[in-house]
Amino acid sequence: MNELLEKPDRMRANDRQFVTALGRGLDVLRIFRAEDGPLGNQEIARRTALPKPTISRLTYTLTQLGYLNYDRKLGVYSLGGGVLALGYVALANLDVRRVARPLMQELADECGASVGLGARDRLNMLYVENCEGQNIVALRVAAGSRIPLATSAMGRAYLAGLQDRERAPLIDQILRKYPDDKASLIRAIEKSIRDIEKRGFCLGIGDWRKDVNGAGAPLALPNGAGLYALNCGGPAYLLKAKDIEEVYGPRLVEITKKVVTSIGMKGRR
Amino acid sequence: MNELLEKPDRMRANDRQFVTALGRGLDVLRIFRAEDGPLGNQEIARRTALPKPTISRLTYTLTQLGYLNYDRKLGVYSLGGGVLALGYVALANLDVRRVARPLMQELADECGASVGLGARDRLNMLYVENCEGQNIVALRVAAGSRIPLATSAMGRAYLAGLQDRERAPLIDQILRKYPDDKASLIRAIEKSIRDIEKRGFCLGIGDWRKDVNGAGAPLALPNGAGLYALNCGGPAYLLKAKDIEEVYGPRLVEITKKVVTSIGMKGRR
DNA sequence: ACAAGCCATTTCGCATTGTGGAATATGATT
DNA sequence: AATCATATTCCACAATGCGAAATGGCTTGT
Repeated sequence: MNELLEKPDRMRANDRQFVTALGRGLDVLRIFRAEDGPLGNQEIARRTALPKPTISRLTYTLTQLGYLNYDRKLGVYSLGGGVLALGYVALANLDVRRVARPLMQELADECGASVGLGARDRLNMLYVENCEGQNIVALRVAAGSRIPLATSAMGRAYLAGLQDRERAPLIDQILRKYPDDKASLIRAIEKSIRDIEKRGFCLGIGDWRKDVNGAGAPLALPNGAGLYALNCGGPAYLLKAKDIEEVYGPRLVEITKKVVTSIGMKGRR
Repeated sequence: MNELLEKPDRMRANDRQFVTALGRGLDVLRIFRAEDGPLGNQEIARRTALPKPTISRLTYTLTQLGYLNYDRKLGVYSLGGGVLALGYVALANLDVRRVARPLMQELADECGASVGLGARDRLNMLYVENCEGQNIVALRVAAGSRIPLATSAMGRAYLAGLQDRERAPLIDQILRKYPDDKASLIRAIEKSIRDIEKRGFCLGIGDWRKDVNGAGAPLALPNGAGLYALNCGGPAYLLKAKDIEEVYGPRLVEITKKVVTSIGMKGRR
């Protein structure tokens, strides 16, 4: 339960560029999870592993700015309107969704698979859209849910879509988090990078879960609007590796191309 | 265009409790609007009115933490996965929506009005849910859009739902923002407070827009889960003041009661 | 109702840390 | 290749956030 946040402050000690107070304040917002209700100062201090007075000041600031609601009676905080407002803006900026949605649904219907669009959040991919075909029984992933960056086709496609300079530190973090699987992780990631160079998509055959097969493709939006990734997956008995290589993968790539040109058009003035 | 952020730093100079760096960092996230694409460091500096080196450090920090995406080629930033993740959590915590939705829709259908649920963001009410009846032609407000706190029934209902101690500073801000309408604003707010003490709802007769009538009711969730507000409104020729007082207003109050008990139930362990 | 205990907040000196002007590095454009 | 515009680094400065301990406010138990 006591999930400490991922980066100890001392790792940043020599980074004169990093604004600690900002990072800590955002950590306070992050420790609010979907499943739990309002949190007290104490619980926040415990979860962030920060001293109580520091938490007091951060929660005070966040409350002033409307990112936290404070209930004086109970002494508990909940996420405030400011966070909602930011979230709505972030969603509105996701033009991708509107454009990609119909294409994704089409593929999902045709293949009876599940087609998702994700953005990265730390070492996870965050689903921002998901279309399901008819045949899908298992595999319920709703917008807002997460899958791991390193061991899913979508995540590795995202990694492959990055420039070396952005990818390297992420891989460092991954290896630090899963030191035991170092060799196999590196191998899988490098294979995905090669696959995507060659064919535009990578495979996930039982990587995320043993009984789930899928493909992933990076989706780099024009005009610096960010990097996303598509996936297409389903139960292993429905999606054979061969089908993925010959059908689903290439179809994913087609979708990325259509989306990119479609959004590129709109960017023109 | 050059919309400076609302609180000059010097107003906080004597507030030893306020964490400036955190506030500034969040201001950087806030200046991203739904309509504009990725922004460069320069544009961010201009909009926040902060010196460039400060912006560099803040954007660096936010990028490190995944709240901003950086496109090295174009030198522009866009809101990143971290903001999305926060937004999804904030939305998931909005159990209110799920509970209130059917009740709101029912009222909207019966009355041919528009029934909204909002949370406060600074000096605005932010729609988090909106149900429209059949007859509604005008009045398109989608989730994520805003209406002013001081001059809308929903906003004044929210104000009336606050404790004095939280309300006072908000009213200060409002009056500072609209110094010319000071007297009428105070009068309207005080009337709303009295109305809500007496009947549980307040009126908005052509306040927000001249041709729109409506009612508002505060919705204080149990267990410190925050304060929200409902409204019910429509074109003035459809919703007469008398109907609002006798039908729509009381119906809004019923909804708030049902929602509160329904959520209160679930809170029990 | 009263007292006791428990949290949360505040106080304070200290030193970490963010600040901003000027200079430099970067990189895009002609 | 040179120039321009932009972003980053440098540095001294001091503002400001830090944490141990004390105060204050609140609920809980009798």
